[in-house]
Amino acid sequence: VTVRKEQAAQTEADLKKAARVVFERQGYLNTKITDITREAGRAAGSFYTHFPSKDAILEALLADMLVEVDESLAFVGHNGDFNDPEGVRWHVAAYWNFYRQHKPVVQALQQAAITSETFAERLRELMAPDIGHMAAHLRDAAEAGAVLPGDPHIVATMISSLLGAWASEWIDGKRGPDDEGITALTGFIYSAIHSARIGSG
Amino acid sequence: VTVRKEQAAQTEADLKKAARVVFERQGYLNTKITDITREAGRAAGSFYTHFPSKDAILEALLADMLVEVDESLAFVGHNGDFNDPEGVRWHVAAYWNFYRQHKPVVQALQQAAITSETFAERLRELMAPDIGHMAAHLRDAAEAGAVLPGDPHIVATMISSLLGAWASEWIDGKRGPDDEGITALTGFIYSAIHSARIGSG
DNA sequence: TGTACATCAGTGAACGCGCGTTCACTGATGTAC
DNA sequence: TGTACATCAGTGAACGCGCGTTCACTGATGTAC
Repeated sequence: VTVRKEQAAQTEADLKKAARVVFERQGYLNTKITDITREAGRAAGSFYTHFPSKDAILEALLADMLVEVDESLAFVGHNGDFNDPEGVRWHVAAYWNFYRQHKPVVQALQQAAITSETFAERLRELMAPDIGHMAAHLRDAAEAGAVLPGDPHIVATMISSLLGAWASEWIDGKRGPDDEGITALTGFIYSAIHSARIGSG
Repeated sequence: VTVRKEQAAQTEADLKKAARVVFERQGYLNTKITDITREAGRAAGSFYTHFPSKDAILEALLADMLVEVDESLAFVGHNGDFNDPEGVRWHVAAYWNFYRQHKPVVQALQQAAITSETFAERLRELMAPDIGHMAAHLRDAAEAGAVLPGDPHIVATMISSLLGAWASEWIDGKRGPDDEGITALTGFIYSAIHSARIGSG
């Protein structure tokens, strides 16, 4: 009870891999199911043995991504001091690397969110924990003397908006090495959340 | 030589108006040409008397918008001092109001930019002057003593990204009165472009 | 181990839906004399 | 001003393309005995 299932699993993996390639190349909305099967070197009908629709394969890629993220235990023992530029940089870099690593899926999700309320909701769910996480760091920083330009949760939401917009702007616009993009963004954000010098670091 | 042309112009105006309504309600990508004609109370074929395609009507709306913007002479005698929070606020508010006023067209353009490189380019062209404008103010502010977190043009680009992302986040997410959104954003940006106190205003 | 049958992943041509686009037709407006 | 013909915006049914989806078929793998 195994060769057959292994082969099927392989085909499914090939289709997912092809989907990532094609989504990255043409974008999710511009991708036809036959583009995926062609890229995978399979017949069109083969797709439906594994996924009922284009949305479904995106859901599968999303699930894979979330498993990977969980497994990487990304936040273990990180520097959460937002009064330290290094603490800010760590978080910027973490998001940046996440975006780079999962670009086809993240972009596909962003595109799907435009035409589908279901995926819009998924996207919000995906972002919410990170916003909460940063808001907590911001509150800590404020208690340690930083003067925020507004409510921590709102500031965290603005930072999240900026991260998303700027990472895609920099990476897709091929503006230069990641390092520079991260440094620029870190400087901007660190400065933004230190409105006045009272007693930071 | 006139009643006929007047009526045709009226129909064209009705179709444009209907397009704005429908784009706002369903989004550009989810809109069918018959959705526009139905909203305008016209037959499907009527659309093609005035526009060769859905893209063409968006181009027309875009052209109308640019004319309006030019006519409003938006930047006459404005406060361009970015060392003054009021100067920053003026620019944030200007973008915010622009977005509010032209929301259906701006959003349609953003959506069209996803599936069409032509519109992606249009969108960049639309934003470029504002970025240049802000970069100039930033340079002035830096000369007057502000310490920017990076190169003025890059900082201006980040501000532009943030404006776009945050205005749609706030307005579409119905988070509260515009005033609060503008204030939060102004505080964030003002703080971001004043990394250290050396000799500002 | 060998044979006969069952199951199933995969194939790709064919089907059919949705929607953009066309076009013969209408009736009103414009033009010529 | 009146009549006969031309033009044109608008109509909506019909057409046809593109693409998602199905399905009869194949050949390989699995199962029963």
